[in-house]
Amino acid sequence: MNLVVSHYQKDTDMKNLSNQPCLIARSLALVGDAWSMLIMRDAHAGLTRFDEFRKSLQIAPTMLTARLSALTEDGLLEKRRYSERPPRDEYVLTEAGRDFLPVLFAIGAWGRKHRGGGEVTRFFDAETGTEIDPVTIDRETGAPVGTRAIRTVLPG
Amino acid sequence: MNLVVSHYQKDTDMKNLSNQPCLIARSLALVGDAWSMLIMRDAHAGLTRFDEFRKSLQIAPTMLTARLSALTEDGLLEKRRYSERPPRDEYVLTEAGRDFLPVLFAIGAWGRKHRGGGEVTRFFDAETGTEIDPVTIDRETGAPVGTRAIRTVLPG
DNA sequence: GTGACTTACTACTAAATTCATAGTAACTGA
DNA sequence: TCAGTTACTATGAATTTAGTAGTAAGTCAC
Repeated sequence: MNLVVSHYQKDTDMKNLSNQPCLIARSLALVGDAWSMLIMRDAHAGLTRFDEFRKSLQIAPTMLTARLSALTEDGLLEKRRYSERPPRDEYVLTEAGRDFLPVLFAIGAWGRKHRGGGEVTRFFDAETGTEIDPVTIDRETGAPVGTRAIRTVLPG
Repeated sequence: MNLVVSHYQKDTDMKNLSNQPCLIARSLALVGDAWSMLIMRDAHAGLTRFDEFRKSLQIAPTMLTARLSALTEDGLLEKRRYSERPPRDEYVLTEAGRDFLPVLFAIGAWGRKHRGGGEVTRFFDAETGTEIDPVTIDRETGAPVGTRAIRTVLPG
């Protein structure tokens, strides 16, 4: 499908999702694979270094290099030098990367409902101590997505 | 990564995300690739038939067969016979599949903010006519995800 | 200052997946 | 009977992914 990996390839790929009118497709062009999503998850969990990601995900280093480069290129992560000698870089979330958290929580919420059970990682509000129960609503009406009829308008 | 495609493979894959404590990883085991997500998007848009998906996505039929089977196997779609002769099946969303809509909207919302511009498909509330602006909040506190500190609790 | 260790990779090959095209099965409708 | 429709399967090439090993540029312990 050629969604990720090489920037060069992406720019020249005719079938690229990045130019589609559907914003879901455009987004998936950047993060439409499990590794990228899991890297984003781990980045939100506070991991920043190559080896942290590699150990957490048990991902082949070639894959990790490719994904980190792509996510950096696409503006979800930023490569930052944290040591001049030896030269060492870390990958930190950009604003766009931080804004990705709701997606991860929406996915997690679906998983809790439909793939829950057994031992699961849970998230709590640090202030109130209550478990976080993510719902995606329409800011305007306040209605949870999926509870009301939607009209789709194509461009052009 | 062996996330999808063959059920057999998934069950025997040691590295399978399905058994992880992280619900995000578990979910991604089922829908952690762009094709699956786009099929879900199209299913929500009302597509049900093999050829509708194939034409909409320009996906190779082998891929489509594999993805539809996996999504059906995993309970997001249901295969339903709509004609006895000739034998014809269609794929309709299950409850789990319908519950996936918030994920798609969360992804779309991210895309609108960070990959918007140009001609984009838009969604409106059919009743109020206002454009849908999805926000993922914590049901308990009402706070948008990402605006408050979170405590992660690992199992065990 | 030598040897063990760390970190962030790259090289390389094998395995698996994906893509694209063509073809098939079971019909319908003219 | 013959083109057309729908839902696929077969096949082989191209691409991607995985896994292991190795490298570069240091630090630290003694």
